[in-house]
Amino acid sequence: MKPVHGAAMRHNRKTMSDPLHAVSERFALAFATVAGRFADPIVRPSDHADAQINGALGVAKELGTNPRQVAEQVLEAAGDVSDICSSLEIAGPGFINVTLSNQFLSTQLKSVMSDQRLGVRVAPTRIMAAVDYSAPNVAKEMHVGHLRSTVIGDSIVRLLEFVGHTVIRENHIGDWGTPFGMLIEHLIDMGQDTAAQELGVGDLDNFYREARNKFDVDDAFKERARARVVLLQGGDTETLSLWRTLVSESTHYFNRVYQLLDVLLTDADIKGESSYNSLLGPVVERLRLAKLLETSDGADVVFPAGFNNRDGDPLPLIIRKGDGGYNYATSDLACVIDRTERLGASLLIYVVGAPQAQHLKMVEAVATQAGWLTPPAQMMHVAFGNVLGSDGKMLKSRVGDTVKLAALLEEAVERATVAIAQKNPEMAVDERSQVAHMIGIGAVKYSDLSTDRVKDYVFDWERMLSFDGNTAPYLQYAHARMCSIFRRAGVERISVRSVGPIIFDGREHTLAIRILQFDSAVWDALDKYSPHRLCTYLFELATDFTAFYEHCPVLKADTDEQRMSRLYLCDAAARVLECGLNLLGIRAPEQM
RNA sequence: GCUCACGUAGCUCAGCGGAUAGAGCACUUCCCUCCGGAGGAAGGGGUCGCAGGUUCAAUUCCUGCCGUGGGCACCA
Repeated sequence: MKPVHGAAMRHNRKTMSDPLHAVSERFALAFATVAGRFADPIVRPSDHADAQINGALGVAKELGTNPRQVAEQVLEAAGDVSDICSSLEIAGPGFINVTLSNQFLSTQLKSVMSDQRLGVRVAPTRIMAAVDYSAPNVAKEMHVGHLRSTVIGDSIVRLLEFVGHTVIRENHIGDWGTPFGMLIEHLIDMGQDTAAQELGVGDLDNFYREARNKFDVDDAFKERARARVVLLQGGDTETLSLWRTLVSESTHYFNRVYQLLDVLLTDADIKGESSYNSLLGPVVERLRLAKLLETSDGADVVFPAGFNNRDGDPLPLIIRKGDGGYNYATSDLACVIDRTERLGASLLIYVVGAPQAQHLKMVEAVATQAGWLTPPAQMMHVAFGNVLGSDGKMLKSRVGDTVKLAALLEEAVERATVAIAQKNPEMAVDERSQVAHMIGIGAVKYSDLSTDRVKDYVFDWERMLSFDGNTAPYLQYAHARMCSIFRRAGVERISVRSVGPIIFDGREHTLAIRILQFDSAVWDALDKYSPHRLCTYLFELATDFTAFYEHCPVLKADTDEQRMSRLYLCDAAARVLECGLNLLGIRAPEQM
């Protein structure tokens, strides 16, 4: 799967609010003049200034001259840039250190913050994207693997929608296949009502384990289960009714978890494997007509180029098994057809664990060969790693079982409740429970989102619920403080928005630049489907705010003008922080 | 065996071809009756897995090796 190219996802950089881009634009012509061709000024954040321009070094090499000399020529060619830069210095081997003009930042802030979108650009070409995420299995407990898919997928959905794309959420639940024979027979043994009860309260693992156990030790049961699969696939009315009981009880349970987790998924987003049944036959037929289908060891397969098995022989994607049954490759291909041809989606995102990489590549290869996936339509595997315990191994409960997602989320809320009761005992009990939910769930989601998704991450209650460091509670706390100032001041937040900020202090300056970089941060996260990049930005924003708050008195400012200006910065920072957290699927309480 | 990821401070993690590689926690020293102390300042701590290569410049790109984990024909 190739990275996203083309106009659909890129944006016209001319409207970027990031001040570094203004610098880049302003110096582009000067670099072209000096270099005699287009040359990227290469503007980057810097430890030594607001930004550094690195382009002179490369140009000097090309011209065979001294980089510092090139830098001087560039400065000369750029002419008067005092409207955006208050200082320009050549440093080191030929860097140009840039300090942005306070006046410029002030003007930019006022313009950007008057926008409901806080400067975040809309995609120039709006596309339709199908995001495949969460995907729990019917009659099976949700675990931390589903947590990652659900949380990351949900954030990507929010990001895509925020920039104007149309998103179809696809919850590809596992509601079909051979295990349903044993599950239905177990349901019959238990009695529908009892079984519904057990599934309804979320004891899915127990139900599944019992069914599995009987299947393994009881030959008669095994035989019934096999016969039941045939009935199910044959569309037997009574069997389908029993099957529907399993599905609906499970989905009720999933919905409870989704509600607790505060994600966008609803019943309307469920697109179970069973819903593709009628499309599986046509997949085979179309592959046959396209002359891609071959028979190998009794199975109908396609051999996409470039895939080998452990013996070095071509590796097939099995479309139809030797016993005539279909498997998940068939179903995934049916999904591609459905999403591209029926829904008209041009971006197919799969928020699925990293181990599925090869399978998805093979599906993509076959779908492309068959002509079901033609550019600019593309598949994108948003892969993620495992959740580990503090021992560095896959997260397990004390007993060694997989951790139930529902139990984990409840524990998060409980822990947050304790923390808030300790730190803010005055808060009313009902408000406390609401806030505890936002903090606890936010902490879990943020700990999942804030590191590079492709890596494994270590699950650690204490760290994720800490109010220090790169955590959700720290960001939420920063937001609550921003809001708190307005209550203290007795000023409506909206009322400060008509004034313009006056940037003077260094901390105000730094904070203003950070706020203006929200657009860059959102697009950066979206370009790489990496919410953690947005997390890093929000953490820096909160850090910059804290420094500002510490050193720049707001309510006790020297003048009314300065007080209003600083309130303006508080409001702007709060708006960006709340919006950013929202794009991660995390709530930002006004008090905590 | 082939293949795909990952390897950065004691721990957990950022890091966009650019200057002296950052953050939080932990540790050491110090400060402050301050708009929410759920503070602030300073400090110690690194052969960026190893070795080559490309480049004016490599933690970043390329190749090889080492280590860890995953995948490699009818489970999904």
